[in-house]
Amino acid sequence: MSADAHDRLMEWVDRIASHLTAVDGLPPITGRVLGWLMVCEPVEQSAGQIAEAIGASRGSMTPNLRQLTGVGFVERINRPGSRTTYYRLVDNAWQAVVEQQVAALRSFRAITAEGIDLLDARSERSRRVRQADHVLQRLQDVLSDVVSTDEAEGGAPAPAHRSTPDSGEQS
Amino acid sequence: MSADAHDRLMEWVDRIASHLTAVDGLPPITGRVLGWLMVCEPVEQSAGQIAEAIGASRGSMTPNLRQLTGVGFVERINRPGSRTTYYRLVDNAWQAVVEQQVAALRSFRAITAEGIDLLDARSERSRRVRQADHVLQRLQDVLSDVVSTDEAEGGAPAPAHRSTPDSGEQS
DNA sequence: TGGTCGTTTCAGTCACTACTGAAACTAAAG
DNA sequence: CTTTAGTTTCAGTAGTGACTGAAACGACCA
Repeated sequence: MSADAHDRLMEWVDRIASHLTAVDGLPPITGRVLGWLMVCEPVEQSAGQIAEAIGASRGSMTPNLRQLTGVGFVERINRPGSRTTYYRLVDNAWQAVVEQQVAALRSFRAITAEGIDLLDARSERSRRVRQADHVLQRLQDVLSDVVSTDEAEGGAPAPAHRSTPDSGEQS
Repeated sequence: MSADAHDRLMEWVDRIASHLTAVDGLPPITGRVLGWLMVCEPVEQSAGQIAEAIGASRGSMTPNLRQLTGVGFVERINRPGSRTTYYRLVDNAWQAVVEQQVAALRSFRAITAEGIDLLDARSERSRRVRQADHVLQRLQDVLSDVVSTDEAEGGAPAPAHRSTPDSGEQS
């Protein structure tokens, strides 16, 4: 790979990390690890390799990789006869995120349900809570649906499918 | 209202705030303001009233209410002939959140699209990025759908609907 | 059983963000 | 024009969380 291509790739990793930091409140390094694991070669990488690739200390790998494996984004691979443990993106990584969203929605709705029970059903403030609960329920339903249909189709998009997001495509 | 009922309500507000803090990374007071505006009586509340209700300083109301109005969750009401400005939950508050999610998804997909262009289409790492893009696209689609169908039906749920989430679960 | 490679733990540092409380500001009312 | 109710600004503070670097640990190899 040319040095130029490598630079562009690392720039991309940084862009993904920035997005995750801004939108999901992920720590910077966690985002970089994630971005790197999406495009690294080979797929399996040791903690040391990752640290060097993204320019972070080795010590910071432990908590970050722990969190990423904790949420089901990354998996550990321990080859017998080797002392290094490798990490790789799990096959349907992003689906795991959706599953977590569904779980969060469920626990949220548990709270709204309590609120509805707490208030007089024909009061106006009950309506406010019900309106929230309604949207949350819709979200829970459609996200559950995304998870199940996605794992039904194996999660793999068409092999040679050209990228065509509905919004304009760029350089 | 009995003091007991009031206590239960404030406890509920705190529970909602805790959830939003834990899951969405919202600051504690922002969550409490939000929870309070969901169940307060009357709907319109001045900054001072809110501060007193949730036990926060008046100074902290400004940044919090500014952010909540910024994301379309809360609206200001300025009655002429009165120096107090009132705040209230907008009518389809939670829908605005979904719209923001859709926007975030769109910008995320812009990045994954760049990544796909950056990599050899038949490489394995390209597949990883495409897999991510695929899930993000699904999410974007279904969430857009939630927004449009919800505003089509006016956003108001059935008036006397009993709360029964599919499973009771909490943190 | 040492030797070495790799990861983990841990204490310290740094930056950042949220919140408070007082003072400044604005606008209605007398 | 002064008074007064209310909000906003601002500086200061406390608390939190992330990252680093060094030391401890554990496991494979000779």
